[in-house]
Amino acid sequence: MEQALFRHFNQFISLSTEEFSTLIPYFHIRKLKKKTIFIREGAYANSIAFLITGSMRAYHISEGGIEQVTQLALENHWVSDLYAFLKGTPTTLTIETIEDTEFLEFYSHDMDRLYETMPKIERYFRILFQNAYVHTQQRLNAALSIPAATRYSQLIHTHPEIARRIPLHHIASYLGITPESLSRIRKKIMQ
Amino acid sequence: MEQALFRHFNQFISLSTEEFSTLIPYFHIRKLKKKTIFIREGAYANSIAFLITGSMRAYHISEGGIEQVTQLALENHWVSDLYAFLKGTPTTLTIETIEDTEFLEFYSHDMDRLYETMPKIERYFRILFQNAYVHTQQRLNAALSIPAATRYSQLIHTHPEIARRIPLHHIASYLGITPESLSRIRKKIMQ
DNA sequence: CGAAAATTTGACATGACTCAACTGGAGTGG
DNA sequence: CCACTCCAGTTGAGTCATGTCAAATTTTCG
Repeated sequence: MEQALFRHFNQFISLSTEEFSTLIPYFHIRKLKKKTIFIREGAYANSIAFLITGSMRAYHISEGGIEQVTQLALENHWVSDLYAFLKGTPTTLTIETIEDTEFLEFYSHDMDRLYETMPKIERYFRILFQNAYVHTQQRLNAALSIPAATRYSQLIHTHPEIARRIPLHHIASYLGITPESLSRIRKKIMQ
Repeated sequence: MEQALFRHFNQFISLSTEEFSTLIPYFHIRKLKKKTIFIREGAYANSIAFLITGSMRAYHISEGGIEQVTQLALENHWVSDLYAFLKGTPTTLTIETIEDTEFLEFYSHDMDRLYETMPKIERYFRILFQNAYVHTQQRLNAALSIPAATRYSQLIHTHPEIARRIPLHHIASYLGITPESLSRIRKKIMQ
């Protein structure tokens, strides 16, 4: 169960199995049925989720009242409002399962305590934040300079699992286009 | 001269004048003529710039060979490849003055030394990074869901100085549209 | 002043949106 | 297990936003 998390951490920082076992009590396993809200916009009690199985999406409601998907997460990835989590402000995102999902939850109020027990972990979160920043920056550049059809092709190429498991209207929202447009893009791609 | 920097820091962390004076030697004043490259893509020796007067832009070259502006900075703001700066990787951005510019340069290799002399400053950079992340996230959301005309209106409303001093083709690039489109948007706005 | 750069304009092509309708499949209650 | 409903996805028609290319105009600057 925690194997996945252990492997994940060791991609960024080197943890011994002893260190990892002191970490484990901070992560709380949870399960949610599909289409269930994990965190609702405006919530203060922040946590982040590391997915073991299943998938989630994070979204916010734009001025027009439209759901705008900002994150799509599958297993072995975090889903969170990272900014609210680190800053302690109320969440601006709603996070919801797409499939039945099993995940490890980590609460922000445990973070400071954990920093003292294991300083390494602070470095991990800094790296996590940096990567999120770069990823967002790349998505921004793509959104501003690459047509939606190309962005879709790139997405399904780099994340084939997303194409297989995430409903198209969520992918469309993530790409910033309408479901109709995505449908036409897919039609064109299949010649 | 350094007054501006002092005020800026105190927006995020509280510094005494004594603390600030130990900080000053780390900041190196420089001047560059307009349209001069400050940092070129691929450079390793990273630094970040706090503008005293003038303006700069950061951009990278997209696949199509087109300059894509990712940052526009006026006085009292930083301009940098923050990710490369903190991670120590080569820069992916080129940074260039738009106007004659006077700025304070801070080198990445001074950062660790400064962290020891003044732990507070680490907190400052973390906040800077968080704000950059949120700002990029907001730009992404806007790029995906708001038409260019509205984004332009919002930009000149929140940053009238940019509209006054930055050439339109750079603003167009920053908004992810062509200069021709921005010209037509401006025409329409003026009824 | 004259050259180069920035901005605008025109004509046309394309990408993406909206609204409406249709199709097919998954989920639900009896 | 079936009939029904609901939702996801597709399709069509028309419109709007933005891009491309070419050229004219204005501004900047040596």
